[in-house]
Amino acid sequence: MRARALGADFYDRDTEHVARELLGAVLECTVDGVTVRGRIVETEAYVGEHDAACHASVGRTARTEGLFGPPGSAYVYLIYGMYWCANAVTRAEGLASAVLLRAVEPLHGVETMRRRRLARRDVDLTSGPGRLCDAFGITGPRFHGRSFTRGALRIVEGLAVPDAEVAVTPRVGINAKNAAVDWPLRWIVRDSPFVSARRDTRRWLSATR
DNA sequence: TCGCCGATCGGCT
DNA sequence: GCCGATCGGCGAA
Repeated sequence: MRARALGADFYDRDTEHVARELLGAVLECTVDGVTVRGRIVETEAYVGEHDAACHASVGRTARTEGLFGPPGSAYVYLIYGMYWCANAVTRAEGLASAVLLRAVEPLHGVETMRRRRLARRDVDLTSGPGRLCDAFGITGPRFHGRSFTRGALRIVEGLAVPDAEVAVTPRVGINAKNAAVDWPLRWIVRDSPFVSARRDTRRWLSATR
């Protein structure tokens, strides 16, 4: 039987809470009749137009329109001309905020992920926003603007991750001159080998112990 | 294991 | 024109 997807009310809350509670939930994507699943182990919050790292900080444009959409919808964009990144839109329609899905632990369909990715090691299949979209078959044309609450791209309930296993860090890839560079808006399952940017993460965690 | 660099393109100035 | 919520390959250590 099909597991229950998180509903729109789950996403219609503060973005930080959604990002924290998405850890442990299960991302599920079906393309051409093939379903892959993974446990979410890393997320980042992009908290609105006042957040200089959030695309919506430039205002409401054709590109950022999706960020203003209903809670639970998918904001999928192309980065560096070649990688897709998938976000779950949070808060009420009209408020531009979202959670970037940065890494998952593969649970089902690993063979499919290997075929799509051509990665040497399994830890490189889904440890990064571009990698997980590649492994899951998530692209803008397929999924941008659709909903994570139903259909071929869903996030379903999983086992909650206790606070002791969670760490919070600044977001990855934010330029040093960005005012929001140090905001602690990245949530990770501390000991998961599938978290991205492992080197920088280890450095940051040991420096703040 | 670390650090550097090029790929590639749409959105915005 | 410029640059990015990235990634993989390369050479050096």
